[in-house]
Amino acid sequence: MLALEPLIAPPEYEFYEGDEAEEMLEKALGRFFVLYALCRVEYEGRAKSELDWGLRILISKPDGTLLIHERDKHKPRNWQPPGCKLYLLRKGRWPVLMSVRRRPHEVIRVVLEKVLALLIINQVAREELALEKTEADLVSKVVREPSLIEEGLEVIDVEHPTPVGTIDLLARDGKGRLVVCEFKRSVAGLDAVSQLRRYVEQMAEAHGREKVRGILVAPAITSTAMRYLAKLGLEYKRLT
Amino acid sequence: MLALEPLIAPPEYEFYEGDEAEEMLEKALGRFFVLYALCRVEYEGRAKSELDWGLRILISKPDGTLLIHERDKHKPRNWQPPGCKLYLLRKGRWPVLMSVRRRPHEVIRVVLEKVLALLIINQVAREELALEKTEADLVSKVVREPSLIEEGLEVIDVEHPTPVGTIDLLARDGKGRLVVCEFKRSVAGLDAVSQLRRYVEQMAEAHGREKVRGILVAPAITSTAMRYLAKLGLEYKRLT
DNA sequence: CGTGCCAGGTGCCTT
DNA sequence: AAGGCACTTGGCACG
Repeated sequence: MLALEPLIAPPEYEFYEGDEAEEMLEKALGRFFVLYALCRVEYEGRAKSELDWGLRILISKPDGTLLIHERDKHKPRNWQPPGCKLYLLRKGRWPVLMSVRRRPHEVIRVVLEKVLALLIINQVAREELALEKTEADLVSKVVREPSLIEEGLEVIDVEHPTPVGTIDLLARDGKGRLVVCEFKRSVAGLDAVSQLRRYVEQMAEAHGREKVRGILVAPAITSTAMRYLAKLGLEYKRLT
Repeated sequence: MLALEPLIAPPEYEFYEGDEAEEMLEKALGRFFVLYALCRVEYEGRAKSELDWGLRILISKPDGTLLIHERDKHKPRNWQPPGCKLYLLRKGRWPVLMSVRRRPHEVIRVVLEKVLALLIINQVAREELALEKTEADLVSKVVREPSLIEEGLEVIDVEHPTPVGTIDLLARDGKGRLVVCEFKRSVAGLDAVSQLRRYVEQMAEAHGREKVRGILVAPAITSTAMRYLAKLGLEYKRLT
């Protein structure tokens, strides 16, 4: 058997099973590890699924995250979020990795027939990611330069709370009317219009509908959303 | 150097860089592989981010998926969806993995200083996942047994298209009124109420508001959503 | 391909 | 903990 750190992995015609596999996995528990194994997966919680025997990649992080990847796609076929607890147990001659989530109660069981590779990792980066081009970026751009929306606009508040949600940006126009702005960083759809409408009607209750305008600010808008927007007397302002 | 298949991985105090690393990676291109490396990551596309030098886990799938994981969390820190193309190039003495997406145009560059482990995988499962307990399950339950919502209810249509979206289930009640049902598999929030309202008002245009009811069907509802729902004259039916 | 919308969404932040 | 909401949301189905 090869050295345990940082890696345990036999060539492809070799594999570990039963006791030997369990012994390897014991050393991996609580660490960051990548496992390549022939396994069966059962998930039960908010939903429920079952994967038959197959070769899969399993990633376990010390924070409780568990990811089970198959051949295709971005999303893991099954997973468990951070905060879960990982246990190693036995079902007959097979080692079983069981990940448990408390609330909501969810369990994943990975029954391991053959372990083909186990990579135990000692150190992994953890970094703050400063993402650019977000919706918040778009809002602050307008806060600094309200005329991007329209001349004479004056910002009153951002992240303005109401009983039906939070208004991205609240302003007053040249004629003294309240202006509710909802921002989208990408194509705005029906949901965005509905959101804007909720806020506008909320503000209209105190100030009167004629004293409140609603503007959807986005780089683009779907045609159905545009139609719905117009029908509700709301406005669209293109901004990238 | 160890055998290339299915695994290339030095013990932790060993690593590969420059030409040697490039040579290894060349063999991995187009295959399913897991890479543990000291790297820098640049992403630019719909958004933009930059990760400084750090030890990370990188997964590349033959379908073009690229995942870059750090120590914590379920979601990859950076990624590229299926359909992207992966290239291996050189930047000074460093090998660079570049993943390119066409539409929208997005690029990830992974500059590799040290390769600590490379696991090349020959075969991975690909399975149809039949997920249970979905929203569709809830709808078909009601289709089979409409009295779960209310006695005397008659189903007219499911997935009923309108200009403002698709109604989950359309029915008629004992008094001949139209009933628009919007289903949620989990806690219903403000967005769900807005959705239901869109559909109800759409149907009301043809039949008159007094001839149309709207019912939000979900296992639970937030208090703010409940308040908003009541205000709009819509109904809530708890169903698990 | 655009558009709507569900998802075991996840993650972040505020009450 | 509950709730609102953005997200490089991803993924799918349908016009």
